[in-house]
Amino acid sequence: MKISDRKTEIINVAAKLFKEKGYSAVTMRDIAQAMDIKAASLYNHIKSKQEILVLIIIEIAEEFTNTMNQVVNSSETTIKKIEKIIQLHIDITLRDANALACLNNDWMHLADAELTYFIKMREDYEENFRTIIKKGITNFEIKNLNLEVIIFSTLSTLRTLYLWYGKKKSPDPAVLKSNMIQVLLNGIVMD
Amino acid sequence: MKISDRKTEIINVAAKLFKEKGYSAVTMRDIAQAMDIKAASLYNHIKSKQEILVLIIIEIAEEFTNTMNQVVNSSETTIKKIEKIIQLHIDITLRDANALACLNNDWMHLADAELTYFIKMREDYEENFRTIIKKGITNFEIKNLNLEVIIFSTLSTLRTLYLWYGKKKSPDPAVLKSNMIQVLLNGIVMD
DNA sequence: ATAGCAAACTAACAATTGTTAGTTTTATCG
DNA sequence: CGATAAAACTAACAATTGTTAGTTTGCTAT
Repeated sequence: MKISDRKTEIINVAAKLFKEKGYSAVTMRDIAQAMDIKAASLYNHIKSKQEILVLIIIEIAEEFTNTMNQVVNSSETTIKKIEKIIQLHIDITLRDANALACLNNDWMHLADAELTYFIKMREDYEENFRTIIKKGITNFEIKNLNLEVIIFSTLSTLRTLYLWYGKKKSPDPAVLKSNMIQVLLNGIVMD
Repeated sequence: MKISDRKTEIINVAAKLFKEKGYSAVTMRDIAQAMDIKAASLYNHIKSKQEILVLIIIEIAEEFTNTMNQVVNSSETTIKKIEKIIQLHIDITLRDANALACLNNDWMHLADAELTYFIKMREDYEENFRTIIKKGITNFEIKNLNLEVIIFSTLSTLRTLYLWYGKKKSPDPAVLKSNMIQVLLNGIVMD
């Protein structure tokens, strides 16, 4: 079941291009050119353009799903759970920003079973997050604000980290983490 | 210089489709079909597919730019300025979520002068926001955290409002506004 | 009624798309 | 060396793309 080096290379090159222009705007010839080969040669390694998309997105989606399941079933405080989730998003962003961009922007170009599977994972992820926050509100750990606003304000920030992190002025990962936690949990206004 | 009703209709239909699948994945035949006409008929009203994209994006981008310029040059407190910016994003999201989605996801498919123009507006927007926050930190209105983390955490949330607002569980606009302000400014953790 | 015009239509184009078939090159290993 | 397999190539395909040309329809005002 091991994926060959060349196949991995295709996936990485494709993810980079997909990040820049989106799945639909990138042609097989674009991917091939970026690897200095011809488009037809790609098919020695992959089954279809669609397969590339699946391989980029599904693995990462499963990683999010698995870690979230761990977190939601752990016995830590709500705050610690949220910190774990922040850590998760930062880790994946640092490791593979391109794939993450692809997951965020191109998931709707998945087809059939994989599309259904992805949507299910995403819904479960959000529902798990909702459960964590709800519990936190009951516990008086989290303010009793509108649940959806809390969920999506936080998730939006985490999900789009890839859009800006890595630019010149970005802090190093440790600073990023502690600052993200402070901003998302305690806000930006001086007490 | 008035835009005909039919042209406006094309722009709105196109924006909706672009939101769902992205600019590149939507064909002129898709847009035409959604209007119950043939693709060639679209060209009685618009010059090209590219023109549709420009008309969707640039107007809104200019609105963001103009309002931000007003805010940054006003003499209000930093907190009030941020509240104005939150209001701006909510207003535009409520009025035209489809166009906003398009601006966020498809701006890179603009070409030539419009692409340059858009990027300039976006950079200026972020720089203005940076100025506001910097001043707030100097004033001790805003915590002295990493500037980029503050800027992009806040902007990410505001920019992707369109992704979730409008679903079943969404609060009404007034609740949305006050909750967004609380979450973004003061965080979610109980004091 | 009819002239004028906006807006729809049909038909077609040249370019580009993902993909396949068949062939040649390159590398590996006995 | 010679055999085998991996991975590149050339050439082509059928479908789809944005767009144009030329024509017909349907409304409005004289």
